[in-house]
Amino acid sequence: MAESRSRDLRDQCAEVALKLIGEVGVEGLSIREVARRLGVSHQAPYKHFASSNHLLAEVVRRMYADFSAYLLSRPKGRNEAESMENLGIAYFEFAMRNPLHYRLMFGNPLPDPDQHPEMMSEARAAFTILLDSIAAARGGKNVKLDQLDALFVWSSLHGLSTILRTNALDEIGLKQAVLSEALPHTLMRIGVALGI
Amino acid sequence: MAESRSRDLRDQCAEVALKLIGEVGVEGLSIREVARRLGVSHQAPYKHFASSNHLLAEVVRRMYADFSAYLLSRPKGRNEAESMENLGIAYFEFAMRNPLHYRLMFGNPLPDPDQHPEMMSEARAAFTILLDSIAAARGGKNVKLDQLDALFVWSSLHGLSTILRTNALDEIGLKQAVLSEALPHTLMRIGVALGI
DNA sequence: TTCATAGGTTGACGCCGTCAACTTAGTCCT
DNA sequence: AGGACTAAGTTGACGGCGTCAACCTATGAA
Repeated sequence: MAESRSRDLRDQCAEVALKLIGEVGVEGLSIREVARRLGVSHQAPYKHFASSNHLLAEVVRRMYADFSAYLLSRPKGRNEAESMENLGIAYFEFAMRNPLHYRLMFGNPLPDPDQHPEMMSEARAAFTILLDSIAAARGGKNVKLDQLDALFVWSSLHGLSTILRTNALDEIGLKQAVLSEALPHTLMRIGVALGI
Repeated sequence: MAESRSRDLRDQCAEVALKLIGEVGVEGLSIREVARRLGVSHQAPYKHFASSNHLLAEVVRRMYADFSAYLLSRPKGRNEAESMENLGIAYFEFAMRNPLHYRLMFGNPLPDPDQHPEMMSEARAAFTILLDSIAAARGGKNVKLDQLDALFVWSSLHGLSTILRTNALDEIGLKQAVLSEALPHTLMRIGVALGI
């Protein structure tokens, strides 16, 4: 009972923290406000998280887990090449549909990775999905080349997602038509580059 | 005299703020600490910056200006293709040599762009350098295609820089050899993709 | 000479994170 | 059954932060 109640509070903290971040941004996350919204004292969350950064790390860890799940749930495709393409689409979709989640994972001021190993192991799992898919598409004969290309693909997708998300490009003067074609164009270029 | 003294304080604030961010991270930036280090009262900076976010925006604006200057100062190359390659190298060099500057520009919790137009206009200038270079490399016949490819190139470079900078990859288990080859490999892939 | 104003000062307010000390309820030996 | 231990939650305090308000002072224009 105590076990379940406490687990409840831990979960609820992470949940409310995410909602709060959505409202006021990462820098507005306040452990006291989380406690307030849950109707508990300002110290209660400290029984479950050593510091406010640990709370943030837990939120981020969950985002990585969601991300991995989304990538894995993509349509399979009839062959490895199609599966790769679907992966690219899924990656981008996730970033566009869940900008907050994506920003939390790859936005910068993350809790120091060294101090939050559980967060990092979830991140590693996400990258592994991408790496495996590339290796599969090419028979996995040249591990190093696969890794380099996985990095290349990830870079391109990540960069595009980040850039489009910021709205910086509206300001820069690119037309909407350009922006909406950016993903298929990038996927096409990646295909050309990798000879798939 | 008053003019020059005040301009001094404004400049000094931005300078000290950058150094402070380097020490304690963006989230540790404190207007009071800046004032303390400059030996002025905690309110003095407010005569030059409306809020601490405005101070941050000024710091970021300067980073964009430095970035543009670095890109423009790259070796010219004997032809447009070489000039493009040098641009890619310069982009990446800047990101690796000045991780703090780079993180400030593209790390997430930036001051709201709408409220800091001077910051954004400096950012626009940096993207224009890249766009112009791509257009030049291809004679500028197809504007939309040039824009799409500029976006593709920028995405790839930006993504790679961001990913490598986080050290996430060490944790993920990639060998050092892979990481050191990542840039040339990515530039090569971009070349293949664009048929340059 | 007057006087508005830019730049700088002190003081106060209400947030925040976090340490410390206390309460309470449940668990586990004996 | 009873007592010790512990996990989970509470209240209270401290110092740091951003920022509003009020005050001071020199300078340059009228």
